[in-house]
Amino acid sequence: MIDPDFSAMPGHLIRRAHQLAVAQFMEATRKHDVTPVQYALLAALAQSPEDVDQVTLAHRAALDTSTAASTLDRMETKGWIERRTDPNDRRRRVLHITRAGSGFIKRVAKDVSAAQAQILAPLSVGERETLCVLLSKITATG
Amino acid sequence: MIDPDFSAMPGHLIRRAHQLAVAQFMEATRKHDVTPVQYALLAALAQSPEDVDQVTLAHRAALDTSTAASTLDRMETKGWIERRTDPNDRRRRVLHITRAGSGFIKRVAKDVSAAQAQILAPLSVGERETLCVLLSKITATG
DNA sequence: GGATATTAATCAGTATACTGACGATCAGTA
DNA sequence: TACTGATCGTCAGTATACTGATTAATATCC
Repeated sequence: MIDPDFSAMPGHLIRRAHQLAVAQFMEATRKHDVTPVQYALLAALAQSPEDVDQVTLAHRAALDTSTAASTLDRMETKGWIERRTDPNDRRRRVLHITRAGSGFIKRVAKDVSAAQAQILAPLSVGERETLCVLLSKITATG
Repeated sequence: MIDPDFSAMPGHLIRRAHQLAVAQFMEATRKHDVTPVQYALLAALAQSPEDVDQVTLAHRAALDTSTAASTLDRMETKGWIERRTDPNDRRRRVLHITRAGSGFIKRVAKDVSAAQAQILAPLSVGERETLCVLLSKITATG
């Protein structure tokens, strides 16, 4: 096979890594009907002590507000979160995690961890740390 | 900000790296109206000496056939490729790069290279090599 | 040569992921 | 208080990216 030197193109390698990471997440959480982005938003919300609006939560999960809004729609349908208009600022929609959402995140946490470990499985322990450090460096600006 | 330990979740880091890589590609090739996947397919096709069908090309560019088909639709509309039914196997649609497609790929190559370099810009030369090696390792199985 | 299996492509459905435009709301000011 | 600017959310549009079902054509086995 003639390879157009994809191995030297970090953009292509990152895209493939992303595909694989998503596939492994979906496989590990197959019985839970959740996606990586839904989990990221739910985890970010669970860790937010005060009232959070969509813009803030989207930023914490590294998403634009449009994508966050449509994903939060689905999460609201599943009963994991509630959205209430802030009476002090009627532009804001304050997000709350429900009891069902809290229970769900506890149930999937182990499978999510397993998926993360599986992504790094081909690497040595030192390499795993190195990869995370390098990825943190290139994403630090964005 | 309370961070749900995203820094230790390779899946999340990879997703962010992918977002950033796509954004930098789009910025670097802004005047050309092309996406990373379209470029990957066009580059893979340009390097294919013989007749290639969609399944083979999709595999080389690390895509499923559905995604490849819809992307190739757009590329055909732009005049970069042509699709002809293989008379020897009428299931196959043989792909050809057009003169316009060849010219286009020459014009964007420099900007694509610049985008790839920009992704790795925060890293030292050694780290760049290391990152590509580690990403290659974790994507080797998929 | 006929049933079976395989393969190439498409289609429907779902979920990101972005830009740019828009309406509603709020904050600050002249 | 009318004006200005900023902010929150939504919507339309475009482009991945996948699964699973389906159709058409080919290959294989008995």
